[in-house]
Amino acid sequence: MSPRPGRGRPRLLPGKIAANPRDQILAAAAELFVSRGYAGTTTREIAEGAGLRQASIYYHFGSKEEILAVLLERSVQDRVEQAGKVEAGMGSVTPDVGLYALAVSDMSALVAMPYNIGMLYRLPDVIASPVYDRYGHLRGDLVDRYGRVAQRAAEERVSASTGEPGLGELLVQMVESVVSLRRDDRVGSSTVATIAAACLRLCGVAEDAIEQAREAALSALARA
Amino acid sequence: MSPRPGRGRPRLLPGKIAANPRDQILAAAAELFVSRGYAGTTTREIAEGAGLRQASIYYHFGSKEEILAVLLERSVQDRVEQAGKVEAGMGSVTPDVGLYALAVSDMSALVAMPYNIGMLYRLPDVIASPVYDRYGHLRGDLVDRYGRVAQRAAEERVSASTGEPGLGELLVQMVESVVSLRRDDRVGSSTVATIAAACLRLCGVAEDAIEQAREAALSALARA
DNA sequence: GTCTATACCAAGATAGAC
DNA sequence: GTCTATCTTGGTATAGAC
Repeated sequence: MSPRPGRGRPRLLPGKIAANPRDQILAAAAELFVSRGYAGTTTREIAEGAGLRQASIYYHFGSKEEILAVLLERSVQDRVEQAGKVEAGMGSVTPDVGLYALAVSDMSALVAMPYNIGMLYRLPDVIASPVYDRYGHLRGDLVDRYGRVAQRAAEERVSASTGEPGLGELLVQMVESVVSLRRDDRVGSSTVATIAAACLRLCGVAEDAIEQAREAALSALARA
Repeated sequence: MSPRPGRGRPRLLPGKIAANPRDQILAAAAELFVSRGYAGTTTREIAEGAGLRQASIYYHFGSKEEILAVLLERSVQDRVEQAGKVEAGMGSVTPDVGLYALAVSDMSALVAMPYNIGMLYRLPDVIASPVYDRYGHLRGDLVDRYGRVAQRAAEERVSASTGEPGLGELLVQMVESVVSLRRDDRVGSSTVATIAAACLRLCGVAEDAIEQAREAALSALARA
């Protein structure tokens, strides 16, 4: 684990020695897990994607599960961090604007992740995996955060008529749908805007207010 | 394939000889595919769930993939059929009511499916499988149908500001989120109502109109 | 640090007895 | 119709050379 130049037997295919091999493995694994599932992906395929041999993976990771654990951890942390920053930078702002900003920044995090690994949270074999236990509660925190912001933004009649699942769940589902949509074509800022607006509509926010929230949130995010 | 009573060697575990073995296998497979993924499920586990031996599965199905194909086909067809019935029975009804009814009946189909197999459409290893090709377009038809109904129900400003993904995609995502929520706790009629109302809100329908659509749709569905 | 070679095991599927 | 037994393949992971 001491990557000094010139060390070790040369790779068979010296194609992509650019980035460090650990990240190459993670990137290849992410792409494959998302497109074929965790159990459906073999370490040989990961190795091929990373440009080295199957056994060489085990110099960088102890097991296939460990690769998954690192990917999971990275992706939740990105989202939680983003959400924290937004909440901190939105102290004096209306709830509408706060929710819009939260949704946009969360989706940005999701969309910015290489190979759509936000999708990992929808894979049953990932969720069933013991490594998921260590990171699943972080997603729960995110749901709570959405719930709190939405509670303040929502029209009274909406929050009254929304039982279980709570608004938080519903909104996270809505936001996470970007990962499914990303399958088809690239997700642009207009898609993000559409979904963010949909989040406010879910809370019963009026069209005019949505438009205002959009403007305010985007400029606030630009400053942050 | 000629199931006559008294034929064949007796099972080791005569626990569940009630239903026919083919359905037992399908049920066990559905449960496992959904909870552990397709690739993550072994034929031995399916056999155990169905109360027979691994090799015996191959008397009823040609391969593991064939089991998946049957499950996929069943689940889409259920949804499409339901949607067709609703559209037929809603000729003289407002778009709001039509959309509410479509969402409710579609979710009912999803929720009624044993072991939540509507979830299969979210599994990457299923989507990547060659058998998916034969049934994926049916889900596309469903998206189109939602799109058409929503177009008529939606407030003008909403349809104008909704680009890609279209309203159809968005609504199907919303509706299909019941399968994810079903993981946590049981999905009751109030959950379905909450999500159906959310669909109308997504289209910019006002609260009063949503309430009216709910009443009208439920009584119309009760008649059908 | 990456390779080749291989141990070891579990998977899907088949053959033939009962 | 279901069983036991087994074939074949392909998986993860390790050992040791380079």
